[in-house]
Amino acid sequence: MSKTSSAAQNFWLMKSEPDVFSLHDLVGRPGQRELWDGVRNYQARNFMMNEMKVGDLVLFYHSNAEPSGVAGVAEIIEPARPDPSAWDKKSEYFDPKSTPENPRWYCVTVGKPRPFKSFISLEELRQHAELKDMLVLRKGQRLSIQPVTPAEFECVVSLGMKK
DNA sequence: GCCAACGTTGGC
DNA sequence: GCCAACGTTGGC
Repeated sequence: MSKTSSAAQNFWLMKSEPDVFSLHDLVGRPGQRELWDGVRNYQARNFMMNEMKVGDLVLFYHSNAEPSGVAGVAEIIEPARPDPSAWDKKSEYFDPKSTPENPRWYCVTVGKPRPFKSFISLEELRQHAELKDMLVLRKGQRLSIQPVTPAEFECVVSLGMKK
């Protein structure tokens, strides 16, 4: 398959608690890559399974943080595969309803971390009219993987690349 | 630590 | 298939 046959690139926002796994942690991982395991929400899983493609770009969002906000960009470097943590009894993500024969949960691999020059806090995101429809700014929006429009993505990246 | 908003579970 | 109870998320 040639690359040009694939559908257009998509843009995403993925949440992580920096106390658990930060963008800086991704920078420090061997190969600067990590399996995005532990997602236990069907909507987020479906985005990974059905819509994420290798080469899609991600706003790496720090949630439950001081402050919360976008730390930088990363990239989907491997497509979704069954989440092995679901059948690991020692994992906090263990789910007895998921088995290797019949996996319930999937995870992509994220890599190529590119931290912003300046961290873009939630408060700053709210100050830009072009970003007012971003799901992450919506009250009660808890989805850990969210689609982002190309315009929103570009806007946040240009903010982050400024000093 | 509080708590509003949301997703999931399970009894019926 | 409804919906109350429960657990979780995540900003504050």
